[in-house]
Amino acid sequence: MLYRLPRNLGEDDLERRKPESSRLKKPSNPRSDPAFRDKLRDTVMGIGRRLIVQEGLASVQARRIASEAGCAVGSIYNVFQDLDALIIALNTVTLGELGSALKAAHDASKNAPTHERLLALAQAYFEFAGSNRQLWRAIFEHHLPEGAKAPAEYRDDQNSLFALVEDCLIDDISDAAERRRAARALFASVHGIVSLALDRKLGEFEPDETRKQIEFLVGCAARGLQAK
Amino acid sequence: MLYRLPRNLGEDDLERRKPESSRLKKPSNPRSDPAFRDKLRDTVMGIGRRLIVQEGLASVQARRIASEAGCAVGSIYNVFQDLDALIIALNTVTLGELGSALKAAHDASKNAPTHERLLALAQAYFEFAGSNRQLWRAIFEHHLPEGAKAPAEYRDDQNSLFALVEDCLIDDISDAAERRRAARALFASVHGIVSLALDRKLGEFEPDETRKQIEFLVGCAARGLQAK
DNA sequence: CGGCCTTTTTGAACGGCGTTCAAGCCGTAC
DNA sequence: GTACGGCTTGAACGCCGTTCAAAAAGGCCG
Repeated sequence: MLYRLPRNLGEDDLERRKPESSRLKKPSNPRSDPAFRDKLRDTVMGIGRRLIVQEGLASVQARRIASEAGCAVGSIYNVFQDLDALIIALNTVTLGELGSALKAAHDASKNAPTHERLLALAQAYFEFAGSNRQLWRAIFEHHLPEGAKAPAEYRDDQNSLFALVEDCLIDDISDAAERRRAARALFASVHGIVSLALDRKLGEFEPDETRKQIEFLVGCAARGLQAK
Repeated sequence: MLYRLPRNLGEDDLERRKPESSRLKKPSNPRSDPAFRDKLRDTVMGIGRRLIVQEGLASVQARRIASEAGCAVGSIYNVFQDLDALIIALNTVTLGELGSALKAAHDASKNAPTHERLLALAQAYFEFAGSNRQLWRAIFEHHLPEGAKAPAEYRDDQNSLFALVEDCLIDDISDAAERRRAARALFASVHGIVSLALDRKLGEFEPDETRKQIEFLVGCAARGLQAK
């Protein structure tokens, strides 16, 4: 049972503690210096990331992190509002890395036909999810408490992923709204295939089978677009 | 919540206490009668289901269920090995209901062309997920502990869902392996679209937009199959 | 140096979780 | 009546996230 009961989450706590906020009041204590804070923040995030990679999201626990970071539990709550905020920060990093991977595939196939470009993106997505399984899973395993909204950065990152697909369809779908919809549908489709494949809920994970499913889907979509 | 290896129970504790098993040893106490056990079992499952529907999977808690069922926490562990087993039992029910919904759509479109049949299935899936959000989410939110495997029934249920899609493709894809792959890919694709739409991680849930995405995907796939 | 002040760090404490298990309870059998 | 099971019970155990009063740490000033 991997999720948690809702916690309170300030809307933008990820944006706290910007350098300029500390300029308003000169810190009389160097430990209130952003550098100090950021150091612990980085340490905590590093440990959190390692925990996700090695054991999964469920192992991101306050006491665990504190003991590995050599500090008290309370200190974690000094740099992150709560564990949700830490997880969101970690997932934002992962989302960024996923974005880079997709962007690389997108750029590399710049002048190829639509079919190839879509396939390159889909394969890059699958590749990333497969070789960063736990990090990737963490993105979708983590659920915000009922009221809370994902930070803007989160949604922007997701939108920029969709935009990569959208860009591949620019020659095939002239209407912008329709293109946007198609891009999201295709992205979600590949996500669905990868998602069900990695959630070993039906038998073991078979990379080759998954790859072929992706090829089938993208092939159908590309042909379907042309035949339109 | 760790899956301790069962004391003496095999993987099918859901199947325990069938009438025939009680014939082997006549119970010396009526409370060991299947009827008694099943009554509590049903009560617990009823409460569990209501908790999922009303508040989500996270509210399926031992103390909560016990208090609503008017029994002690320990009694729950007499009819379910642990909460995971309860959740799996609940999800199995949901999976069955989903299967019925899809089968109805499948049967109703018996003689329609492939495109319509696929669309009917996809729409039925979306319809089910949308009007049973929490129950549907619970299926994918719940993760088995590392070592454990889903019960056979679970996988059989999933396979029978795929089979419905497969059946729609029988005229379009002659090779059985390829048809199987296509069915899974399409199912997963629709699942992906519905999944990302309902996980309000990117903006609010917009049923109409989702419906159009599904129409786009199925349309592409159907045309793509013909153009093959 | 010793106060003074600010901010961080600390970890015991709180409430809640899943799960266990010794002790009691309760029909039945003898 | 007594003995025998299995069922029920709920306190207890060991976790969890989170809080917050108290302690500590570092700069400042007289």
